[in-house]
Amino acid sequence: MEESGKTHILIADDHQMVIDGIKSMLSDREELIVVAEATNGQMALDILAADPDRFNLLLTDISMPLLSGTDLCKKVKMQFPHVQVLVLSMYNNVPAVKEAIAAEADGYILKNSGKKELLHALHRISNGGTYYSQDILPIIYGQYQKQKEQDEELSQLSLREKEILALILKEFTSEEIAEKLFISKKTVDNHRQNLFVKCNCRSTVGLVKYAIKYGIG
Amino acid sequence: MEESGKTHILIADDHQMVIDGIKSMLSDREELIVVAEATNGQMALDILAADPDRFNLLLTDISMPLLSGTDLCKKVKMQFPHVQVLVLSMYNNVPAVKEAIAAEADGYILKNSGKKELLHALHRISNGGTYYSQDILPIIYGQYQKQKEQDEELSQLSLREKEILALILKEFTSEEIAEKLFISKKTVDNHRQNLFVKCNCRSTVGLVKYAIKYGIG
DNA sequence: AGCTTAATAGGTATATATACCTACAACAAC
DNA sequence: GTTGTTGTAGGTATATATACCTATTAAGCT
Repeated sequence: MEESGKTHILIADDHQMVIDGIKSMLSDREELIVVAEATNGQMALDILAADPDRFNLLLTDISMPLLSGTDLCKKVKMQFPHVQVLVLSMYNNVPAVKEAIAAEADGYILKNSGKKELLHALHRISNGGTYYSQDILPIIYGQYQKQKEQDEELSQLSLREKEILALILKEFTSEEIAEKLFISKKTVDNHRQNLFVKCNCRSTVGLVKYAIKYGIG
Repeated sequence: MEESGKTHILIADDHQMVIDGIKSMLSDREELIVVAEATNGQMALDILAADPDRFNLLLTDISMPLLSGTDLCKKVKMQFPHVQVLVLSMYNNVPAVKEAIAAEADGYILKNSGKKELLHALHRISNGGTYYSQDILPIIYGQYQKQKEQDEELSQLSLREKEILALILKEFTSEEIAEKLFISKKTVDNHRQNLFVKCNCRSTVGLVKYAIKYGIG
């Protein structure tokens, strides 16, 4: 960054075509220089570690082999805080966006954004700002709700109930579960009964479906 | 196609960035002319239908709103057989590739291919050839095996057994299932017993997990 | 202090599932 | 024609789950 006006970029994306596409798009922008590229997160980190001062912006995909984009982002922000990070994601799901935010990314845009938005994001971020695609906001909300509903569904179960449900899923009988937990079989049966009500079903079959649907097992 | 040597391309991809990237990559190739672009399958079809002779090659993504790439390919091959189709996919799963082949696509490459492979594929296809990315072959095989194993797993069950398993999954008791199928409860119980052996489990819990795992339900 | 919930446990039934057993008719395969 | 599978059905037990009920203890909340 000897020259203040120029942004030196490292691109990380496991799709070579995306890398080539971005390079082509930036080829006519003198202030945006693609210095290096990597096809996985670990490679990007190695390139950065070798000479951190060569870069001041990391443009990274999320889903990459060896080291994900968010994990890469975390490491970069910890080890090389002078490097700004723009996450470029194919997916508009909540966990991804939340993780990116948690990883202190400076921006997040979707791959269905055009060249214009990419340039806009790059300029804003290289000037120390942030840029989060407007597209993801409603999507975040929608997905967030969905995830939240799942969590809420599970959170209505007590710890013990979840524990017992997990053991039911492993094909243990009430008696076996009782032995494992050092409690009475009657207690296990009572928990089963309560689970029926909470899971809105009438037999163990329903419990198993519930457990699988909401991610126990 | 008044000029024999030139390829007139229609790009269809719901990710504007991919479109822009491809256009940039092809911008220095005089023989490869991007005539139009579409961000969904229906739009691509409309553009083609408006003036089919403007194009001789369709470069399309698979997953697109309104009309998928494979469905688009089928329609194009039926209505405008002079248009060659190159499918450009983000995903390397079997169903996608199989569908593309069934849709008579002339080529299939992954987005993690580079500029070089894209140009190679475009040239081969525009000369009347085909191009299937080498990358997908082992992937197809691997996924195909997986799918095959699932099918084989399920095919060990007789029709009646699958039928009963499906009803068990709906939380019906043996008695209720017997009523529905106009058979004896004992018969249903016998089927259950046989299912335990075939599904390698010891209770209905195992049957439910098996059914969900192998796609009944 | 009073209220709620979770977790515990027991009683008493009934319902349902599971484990073996035999048996037979239809059908396909060798 | 014999063999094997599927689908059917019954007998006889036992094991397990399910449906109600009450009740105590500990913990947390207002």
